[in-house]
Amino acid sequence: MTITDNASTTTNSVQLPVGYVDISATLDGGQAFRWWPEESGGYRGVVGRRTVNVSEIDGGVVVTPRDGKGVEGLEHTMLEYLGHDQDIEGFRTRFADDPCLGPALRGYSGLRVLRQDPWEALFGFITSSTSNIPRIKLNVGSAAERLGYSVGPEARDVTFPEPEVVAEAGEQFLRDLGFGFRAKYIAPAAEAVASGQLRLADLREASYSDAREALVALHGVGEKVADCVLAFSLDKPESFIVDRHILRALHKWYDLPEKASLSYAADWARDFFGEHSALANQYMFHRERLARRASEWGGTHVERALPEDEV
DNA sequence: GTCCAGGGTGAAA
DNA sequence: TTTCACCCTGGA
Repeated sequence: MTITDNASTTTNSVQLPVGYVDISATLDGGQAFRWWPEESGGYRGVVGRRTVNVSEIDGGVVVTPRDGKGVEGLEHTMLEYLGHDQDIEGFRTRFADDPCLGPALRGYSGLRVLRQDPWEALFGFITSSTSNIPRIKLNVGSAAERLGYSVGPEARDVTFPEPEVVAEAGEQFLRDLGFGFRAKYIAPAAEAVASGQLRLADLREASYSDAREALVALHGVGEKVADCVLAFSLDKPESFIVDRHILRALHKWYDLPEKASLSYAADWARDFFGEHSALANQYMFHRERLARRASEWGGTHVERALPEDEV
């Protein structure tokens, strides 16, 4: 059932009414695991049941179907996915003079917090435990290719497999795909969602703490993974994800005790950044990553790339 | 070839 | 609160 008769030579794409979005950092920066760069530019992935290319053009974002279908509904779907309704302007204004976020905002505006499918996010971040992004993408991608169903011409153009399908496939199936010990967490999580014992959709309406509690109740979901799912899929902008890199940043920029526990740091950050926690978290993480990459190249990350500094 | 880190979690001390 | 096993892949 492939689509081959797309004879139309007219432009079949939609420009989103958003400003500049850093597609690479947003789609392929550790929030989502099923976006792949295309030779022709931009990133290719599946949102819901649509295979699309997302590209930066003229300071904006253009979405082009890769499944041979039209653009109907894509604008709404993609605006929602890219977190269009986040308070990015309020965030910018509030933290313009922040020692860490101010320079970050001027240096690379355009990061967004995605609003993903909750089940895919849960699966992805359980998979992320003591792993790395290339491997997470490998694991999540292979599970999707084996269990999802095709919505485009390429092997990766698949929907994310429903929890019922993952539950049916089972732990051993995931182990055979290279998930390692994470398989014993994912299979029961799939069961919980499939059986209705855990209603992910309802958690979008629930309070931050109630939703978090429900997620942490799952075996294999700790505070870190829960906060990832809350921030990237469950409409909880007050969620703040703490790993060791973020902990170091909080120490460096906000004088948190160097050995503060992850839990203490997360509480502190949520209190400090409030409704902008998830955005602040993303910018801080990105800044730390750039600094790390720079040092790995033997160079120094330019901490303040500001016009006035260069005068 | 070996060594090690990678956006953690759960269980035991 | 701290320590450690848990799987495995890619890079040094």
